[in-house]
Amino acid sequence: MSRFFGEMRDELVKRGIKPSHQRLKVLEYLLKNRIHPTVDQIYIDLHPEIPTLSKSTVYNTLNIFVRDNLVRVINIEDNETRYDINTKDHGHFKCEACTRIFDFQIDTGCFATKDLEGFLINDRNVYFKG
Amino acid sequence: MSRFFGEMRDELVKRGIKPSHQRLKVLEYLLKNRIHPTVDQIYIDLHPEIPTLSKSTVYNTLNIFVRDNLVRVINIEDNETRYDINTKDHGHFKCEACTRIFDFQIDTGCFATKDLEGFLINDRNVYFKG
DNA sequence: GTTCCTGCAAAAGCTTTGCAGAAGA
DNA sequence: TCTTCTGCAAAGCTTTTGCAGGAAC
Repeated sequence: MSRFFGEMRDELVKRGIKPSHQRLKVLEYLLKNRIHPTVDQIYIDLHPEIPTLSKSTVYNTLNIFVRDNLVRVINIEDNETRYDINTKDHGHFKCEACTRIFDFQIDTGCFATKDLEGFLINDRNVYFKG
Repeated sequence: MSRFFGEMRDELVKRGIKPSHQRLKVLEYLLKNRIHPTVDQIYIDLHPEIPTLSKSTVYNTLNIFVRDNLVRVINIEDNETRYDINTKDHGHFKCEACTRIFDFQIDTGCFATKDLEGFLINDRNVYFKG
């Protein structure tokens, strides 16, 4: 077992998530493929390697990761939920020509948020299309 | 027919949309209820007034409005597509306590978009939760 | 041995599609 | 009359749920 897998295992254990083989594989996939994949993409790509894998498990795993703040959900288009393991504040840009999604740096603190005084903001999302 | 309906009718005709009764009612609903409704909410609220209305028609109508830039889609949560008739640049804040969605002013030009040089940005979306 | 996880199948929700009849120009 | 729209029903997708078997500790 590589050092990489050891670190991922620790990361899961730290959050109280049992480091099963499937979960480690999904986590590895997210870390190595920064493409904001859908459940389907993950399933299709991991299936050859883990033939018994089922989509329920992918859904299950991602929901656990989201609940424990390991990954974020991106809802740019309806009917496609994407997942992103970069939990730092950043924006997403969807290129409508190539359909890929790029990350870009933003400073979400620069908003004039006077309208929101008195609210606690837990989650900031920014995306552009073009 | 009130002046209000006349203006809405003109607005649709201007965009090449036939001003049917159902479409005018959906448009009126969106203009008078700035609550970023889902298809279901619109259907439930209009159904008493138009008993024969079907959800397909609501979907149909909204898809036409979106295509012709009369309304925007808001995807804050998965599994709920919301519609907003305010096409000016603004942000959305979802209060997770009361589930309502508020508008707030933003200047989306203030982003450091150096990462996106060379791209034409057609659509800017910002939402916060908390 | 006990607990938790996986994977299949079925169910649930939301959205789209096909088509016949109706309405409008 | 001819075109376009509506509304019902059915289909299509994505996601969730229930449950039996299995793996891990």
